[in-house]
Order: sequence, then structure tokens, then C-alpha cells
Amino acid sequence: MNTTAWVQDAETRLTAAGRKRGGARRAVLELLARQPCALSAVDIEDALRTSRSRRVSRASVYRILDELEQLRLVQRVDIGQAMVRYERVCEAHEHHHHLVCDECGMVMPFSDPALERAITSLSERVPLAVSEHEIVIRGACAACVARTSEVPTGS
Amino acid sequence: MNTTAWVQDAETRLTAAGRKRGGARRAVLELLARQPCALSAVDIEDALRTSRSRRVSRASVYRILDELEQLRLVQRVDIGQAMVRYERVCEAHEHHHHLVCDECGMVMPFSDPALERAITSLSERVPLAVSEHEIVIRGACAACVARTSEVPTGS
DNA sequence: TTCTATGCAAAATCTTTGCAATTAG
DNA sequence: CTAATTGCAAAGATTTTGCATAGAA
Repeated sequence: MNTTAWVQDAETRLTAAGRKRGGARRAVLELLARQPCALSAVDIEDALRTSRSRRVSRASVYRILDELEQLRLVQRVDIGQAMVRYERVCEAHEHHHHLVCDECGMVMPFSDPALERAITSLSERVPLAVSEHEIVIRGACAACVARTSEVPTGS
Repeated sequence: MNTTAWVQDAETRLTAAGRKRGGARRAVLELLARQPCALSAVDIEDALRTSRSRRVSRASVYRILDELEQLRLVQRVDIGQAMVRYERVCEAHEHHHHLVCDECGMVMPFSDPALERAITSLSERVPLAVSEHEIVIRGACAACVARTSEVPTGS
């Protein structure tokens, strides 16, 4: 599904749920459609303030994300760092998890078929009606490893 | 490692790091040692206020958890719900992940060898110097499924 | 005595809510 | 016209920090 199609699908489902079209929500949808990975509410507010699309108040960002989550158009991603992030929900082939650098906070998507098989199979044997799963791998990214191993000079 | 041994090991490592013994930290350590799964700072403060052990201020709970995390004696567990949880770090055989009920907030530990193998193998092929991983499976627990499916009576 | 440990209160963050004005249908 | 949408400011909740006191070595 391309990004435009996702926005259209979202608008269709919102209308079906009895919602009216609003400019703030549209701006949030279009921003999320372009993202490769999860953003926090603050990321979204900042991106919209900086860009040529309209500014959206923080309260609206939170309300909109909450609505979209209830309609399963976006999903929360908890990768720590004291805030919630969201990303759009798409087909299975885009399903992914996250690598997080503990040093610089960088977040990067990854996916692994073997891991998915293992967790899917496990989900059937667990005492829970599973709706989703989330995997976070933490460590130090290449840039941070390089920086840490620099030999301090006598400067 | 039994719970007492973990507390002793922790105290030893704290001393080695140049820390002095304090009653608040001791109380937190002893509480964490008894837990089967992760607790939040508020959980800890409440548990200590209610129990026969000493009361510990919230600021101290946060500071102590932060110290313990730096010494790798506890680890953060991000399962959402707008707060961070912590649990003690032990040997591999106690390594586990979390099932979370989205309805009632229940948190339950689980472990699965096949899943661990998949993620360990993946960790070697990822562009990150991996230090840890975290898996959360969300859904509805048995009790909540039962409650949701009750047929409403005409009362 | 000299640091560390701790409590309290204030500050900093992130998120939610109340309310009034605006806008879509 | 009616109900949804939005912004702003205030309120909440969680976590951190500043500072003074108490306590361990």
C-alpha cells in the first residue's frame, strides 16, 4: 500500500466511523504516511510546525493519535525513552520491530522471518488472546561505538 | 540464585563501586528480590509504605533504581502504560519476557527457548552492538475475555 | 571528618481534560 | 442547525533536580 492509498483508506474509515474531515487530522495522517518508522507526539508537532503543512496544537496531536489508534490505523510502539511513539499500520510485509541505540536514541526498523515464525507459533500457546507483539533490541549503534572507542588525546 | 544471595551480591557490588549502605536502598533491594516480575516506582513506593519495612520517599526510589540500573543489577522493562518498570537481573535461566493484558493491565512473565534462539541469532547479524532485547506480547487475559463475552442480562 | 544517602519540595516532561470558537455535513 | 474538530490553557501523572539534613566509613 503506498502512502497516498493509506491516507485515503484512513479517511474512508474515519468517515465510516462518523467523523468529519478536519485539517489538523489530515496533516497528521499525511505526515505519518511518509514516515519509515515511529514518531512521538512531540516529533509530530515539531515536524508539522516546521513544514509547509499547517501547524497543529499538541493537544490535537494527542487526540488524533488516540482516535487513529482506536481505529487501528496507527499503533503505539513503546521503546522507552519516556514517551510513546506511533506508526501507521500496514500490511504484513511492512510489519517490523525496532533497534534502539541507548547512547544517542536512534530508532531503526528491522524484520526477521525466523523471529516472526517463532513468536507467531508461541502466540498460539500462551494464556492470552494475543492481539499484537513488540520486540525491541537495544545496544550501541555503529556511530556511537566508534565515538566511544576513540582514544582521548592529550589536547 | 536465591533472593538473599541476590541482595548480598548487589550490596557487594555497590560497596565495590564506592557506595555506602543505606536503609532506603536496602529496603528496595529486598523488595525487588522477592518479586516474580517487574514493578514500577510507584508500585515500589506503595509496597514499602504498606509493609513492615521502612518507608522510602519517591525521589529516593527513582534515584536508587537509576543507580541499580547503571550497575546492571536491575533492568528497565518498557511495557507501556505510561510508566517504566524494573526487575532484578539474574542468571540466564530466569531470563524472561512479558505478556500484558490491554484490558486490566496485568503483567505476566513467560519464556520460550525457540524464541530466544531466534533472537540471539538475529542479534549477531544486526548493525548494533546489542546489549539486550525485550519482547512484549499484548492481548486479553482469560479473565478479561470471560468478562467481555458475558451475555448482558435484562436485570 | 568527609562523602554518600535520603527526604522534601520545586521543577521538568509528557499527556489528558475543560472550555470556547470554528467548521464540516 | 447539529455535532465533530481544534486551539489554548489548566490540570494530571510520572520522573528529575536542588538543597539541607542524617548517616556510614
